[in-house]
Amino acid sequence: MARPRQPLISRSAAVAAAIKIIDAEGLEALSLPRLAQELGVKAPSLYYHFADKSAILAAVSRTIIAQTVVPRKPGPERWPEWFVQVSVNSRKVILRHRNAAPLLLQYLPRQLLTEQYDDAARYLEANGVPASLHVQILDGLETLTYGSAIAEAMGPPNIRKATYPGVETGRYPALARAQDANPYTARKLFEESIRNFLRGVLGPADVLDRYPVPDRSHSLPGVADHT
Amino acid sequence: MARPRQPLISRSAAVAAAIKIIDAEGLEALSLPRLAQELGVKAPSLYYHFADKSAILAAVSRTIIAQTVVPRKPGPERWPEWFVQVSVNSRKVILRHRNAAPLLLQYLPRQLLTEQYDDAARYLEANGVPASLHVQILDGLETLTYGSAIAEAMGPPNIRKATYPGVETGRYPALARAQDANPYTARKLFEESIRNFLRGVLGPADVLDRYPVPDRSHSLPGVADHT
DNA sequence: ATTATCTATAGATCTATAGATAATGC
DNA sequence: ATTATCTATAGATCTATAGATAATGC
Repeated sequence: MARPRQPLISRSAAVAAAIKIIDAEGLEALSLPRLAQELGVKAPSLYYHFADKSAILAAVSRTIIAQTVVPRKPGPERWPEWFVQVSVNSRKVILRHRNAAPLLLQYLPRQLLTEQYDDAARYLEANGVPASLHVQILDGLETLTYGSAIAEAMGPPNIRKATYPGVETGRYPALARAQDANPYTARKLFEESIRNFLRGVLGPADVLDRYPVPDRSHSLPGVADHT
Repeated sequence: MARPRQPLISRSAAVAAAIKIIDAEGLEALSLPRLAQELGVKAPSLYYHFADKSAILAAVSRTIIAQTVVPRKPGPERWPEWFVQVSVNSRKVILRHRNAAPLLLQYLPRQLLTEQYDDAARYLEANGVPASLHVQILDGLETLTYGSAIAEAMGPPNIRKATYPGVETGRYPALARAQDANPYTARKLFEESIRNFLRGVLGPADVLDRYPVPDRSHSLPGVADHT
């Protein structure tokens, strides 16, 4: 077989196959021979469609990030929830392809993000958030989102799982108590972290100076308990 | 030369040399031949001191993490600052060896962390923080710390740097305004994120429902402006 | 006898290029 | 003539093992 009637390879099919391999077998399994095998072709044929391997990896990153669902912006009352949702959706996409996490860090399409950030900054402006807080908010959300996803994607250091090996009640009693009292799943825990962070940026600045506060009984979000 | 008068290799010297190579030339540069070269020996000699390459990498991770300075705990008034300091110090250590970041994720000594978490949970208990918040706090701080360090260590996606390529005032005006109005350096920005997060967990739960708040004029931490 | 190095090398990759080849479309 | 594959292979790694060798310590 030399030239086939129908092209055997397309960029999009190659990227999809690459993602499939990464998801199922990990980043290290993605070699050109392996990818070619998945497509039913020989490795050198890939060079007809991509300049080199890193072009494939970059396309994989872009394709994954593009899967993020950006919800439409709600009315003025509930704008913080838009940021919560965007963060939750970003995390979901990363975890769906957790083996690709290191790739995203290296090949993240900066321009895509820049546009999103400009849009977000405008949204903050429209809702009366002082410009001096914008970078704090955008950077903090990015950090929490990627940090959470990557930490979870890449494994070990993880206190989330209620039952995780090593926390025998005997040796680490305080941590065991903390895990017993934790009301959240990993997903919900992340969502709460985002809200907590936003509360911290937007709320009163002196909370840390006057803790413990008598009137706070770990209320759930939305259940107002302010004095 | 067969057996030398003095051993040429020690585990600690090998680990130190590995870290030096990673810092200067990146993770990929660390091969056994390269490490041996740095030590003035031949590659196979390393197998006398380490079972395999991953044993070296694990030792590198442990050595880096062990550099974290854990400050002694302050009096009851300023306990949140202890968490801020531990986070800041952790981030500093990771950024000092930024090329090793992916390694830390993979080889992080889980047991070391577990002990630290138990200690931290006890400290939270002692300061009247409800157990139901402990995992939220510990997990959130870990995520912010590793997320911030890794995002910064691994490059591109970074809105911190006040001047970064791509934000021409023309194309992204809102983002440019946000960067102009940002009062913080990257380090300080991280520190504030930690404080903001703690404020959010510990403060009133209804902040997000009643924003914008008239009496908040972006006060700096410590400058109380609560009603 | 044990310790700590060395030489030599097996064996397994992997990326990328050169050049052949056959199908297609002008 | 162009397109889209193939075969063959250069060239560069890298990890790990086998077995030789000489210094040291009992």
